[in-house]
Amino acid sequence: MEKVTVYTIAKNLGVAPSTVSKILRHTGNFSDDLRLKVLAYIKDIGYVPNASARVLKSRKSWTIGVIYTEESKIGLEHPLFSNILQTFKDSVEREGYDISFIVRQIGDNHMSYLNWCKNKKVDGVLIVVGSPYNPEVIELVNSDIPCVSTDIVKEHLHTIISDNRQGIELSINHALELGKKRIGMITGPLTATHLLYRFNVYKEVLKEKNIPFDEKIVISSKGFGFNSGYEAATILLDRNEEKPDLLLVGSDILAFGAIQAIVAKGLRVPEDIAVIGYDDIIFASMARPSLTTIRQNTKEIGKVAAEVLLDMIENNKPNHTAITRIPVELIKRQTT
Amino acid sequence: MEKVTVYTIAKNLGVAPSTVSKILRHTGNFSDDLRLKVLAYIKDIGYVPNASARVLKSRKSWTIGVIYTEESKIGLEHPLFSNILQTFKDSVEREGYDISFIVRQIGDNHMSYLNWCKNKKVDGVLIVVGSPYNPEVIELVNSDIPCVSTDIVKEHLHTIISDNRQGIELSINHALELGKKRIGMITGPLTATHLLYRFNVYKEVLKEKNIPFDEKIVISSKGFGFNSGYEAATILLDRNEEKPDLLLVGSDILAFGAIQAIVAKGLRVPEDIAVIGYDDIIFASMARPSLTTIRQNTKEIGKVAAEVLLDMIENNKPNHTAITRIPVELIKRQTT
DNA sequence: TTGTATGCGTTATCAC
DNA sequence: GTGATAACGCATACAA
Repeated sequence: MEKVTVYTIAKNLGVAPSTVSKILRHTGNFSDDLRLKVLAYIKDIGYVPNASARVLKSRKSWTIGVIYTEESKIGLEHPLFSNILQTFKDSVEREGYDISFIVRQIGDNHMSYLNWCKNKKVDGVLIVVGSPYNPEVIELVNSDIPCVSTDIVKEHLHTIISDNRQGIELSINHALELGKKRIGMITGPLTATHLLYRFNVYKEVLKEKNIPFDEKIVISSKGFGFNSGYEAATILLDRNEEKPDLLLVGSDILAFGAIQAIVAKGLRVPEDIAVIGYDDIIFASMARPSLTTIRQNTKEIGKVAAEVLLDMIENNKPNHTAITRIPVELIKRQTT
Repeated sequence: MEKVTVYTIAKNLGVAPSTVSKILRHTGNFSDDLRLKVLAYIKDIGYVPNASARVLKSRKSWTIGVIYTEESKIGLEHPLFSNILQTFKDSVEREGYDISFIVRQIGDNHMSYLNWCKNKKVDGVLIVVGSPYNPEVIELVNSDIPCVSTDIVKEHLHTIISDNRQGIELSINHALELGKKRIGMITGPLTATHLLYRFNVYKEVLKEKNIPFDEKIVISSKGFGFNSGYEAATILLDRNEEKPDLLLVGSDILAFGAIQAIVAKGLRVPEDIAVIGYDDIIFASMARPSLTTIRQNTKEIGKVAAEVLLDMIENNKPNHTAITRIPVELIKRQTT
């Protein structure tokens, strides 16, 4: 099987290579005769264009880089992020773009995010999981490569993220409707910007509702896992005579840990302490008691992120500070 | 900022472009003086090589294609597959390879898996989720592009997969130790080769142990989700006077559905019916009752798959029929 | 509407 | 040890 290029085709058909190229790229006008003849021959001979040559010449790679895992290594293992990436991938695919994971190891020497992107000539970048303080992320965002994020909020970055204010408001309103008076909170680590944001909103909404803020029923977990939730809830319960009657928890996973801790103290969910999670991962509906939670619309986040990024790429828009908030939804289940 | 290429470097340093290239690729011998001088200058001027040009010339892309989602669209959303991919990615990264999702849409026209791979000149392919009957998968596996799979078993394909015989044996032995006599099974859809395999092993092991096979306590679920498990268990329970006292279930997710169905019938888990799942997804330990299950070693699967594929790539080994089985582990929890 | 010439940035090959 | 040169496959400006 000979390697077949535009040249082969051109020669065998008695036309010029450029003609073949133009027909393939739908650029320029050609007689239907010629076009069909070339297309038919290409299919017949099994010609496949060479992406490298094309990228080299045209400076466009039709590839989007994805930052998906940092030091934390949660990346692919967190269902929330996987879901967002899946929708994003489907959306950009439809426009002809591929997805490639950004890596900082080429052979045995380290390569920065930005250099990797330059090396691969990616057209844009999606930051699904990243640290806003990582110098390499900063460098990338400040470059002229279009970036969007579905995670971190930063200067010069367009972020597509859940409407976390709405999430907290929905939670607190639901709690009040249930007649709950002592609404506590277990946040995740406050180093995560969106968790800090939610905590601040929590305090603001309490103030608006004239509910006193009591720091004794608020705690920040050490990590993001089940055990962190268990641990945080245990500490919180131990230090309170007058326990909270409802807990807002930073994620569903943490919430499951907290529920176990509550049960371990001999208290009932939701009778003694109700629990509202965040995310609506698939297990929220499967667990018993099933978890009342704030559903993040991962499909919409992925889809909008794709739209924003492709718009930047195709219309040459530079990186800019922006936040697009995607509405969330309160899903009432058995824990409230 | 001028674009800087090997040519620029060569000119400014008074050497030949080929020399620069060779120093960068650690190929050929050079005086330490020259090498250090070139390396220093490259760092100084901020040179980033162009991957396309390199691929074009050298015919090696340092990229591995991943088939991760087919019609089913489960792909990224299934934690088992995500975990395998994560480890695989980490392993190949360390050797300098990137991961790129294989896509069949380039611009507005469809492209087969094989053509995509040729187009991108990928060095190898990992099939994380695929159908063994898909003509495009078959075409790819029969090509000279190295492939491994962590999912499907096929001619001409090296598959790295859990030791499912061991998994079934461990489950049944555990059941017998618990004094269970009527061991039923809820398999997933038997169109999945590994699920069919497990079902066959189940029958074999029963025979070895002289336990009669009763098709009334065996059922195949319609799908892979929680509801499929619920539905299958309900049907199974409804049609039996003498109910099973233990159920082997094809996956943890299905098992959770089955447990709900059992409870809905007013039966207790594990007292009336014990349940053993498969996979050990993270929720297995979080649920109440926590799920006894067969843990698949996703890290090992991903790691071995990387080793096998890189060996094929780097030593020019063609596709071949093979199965590497990774040991599983019985995790005893509250459902038994 | 079609063809010609050139270059994208790198590396393989051969020569010195 | 180091350099000159061609070629990888395609797309573009320009010419016809």
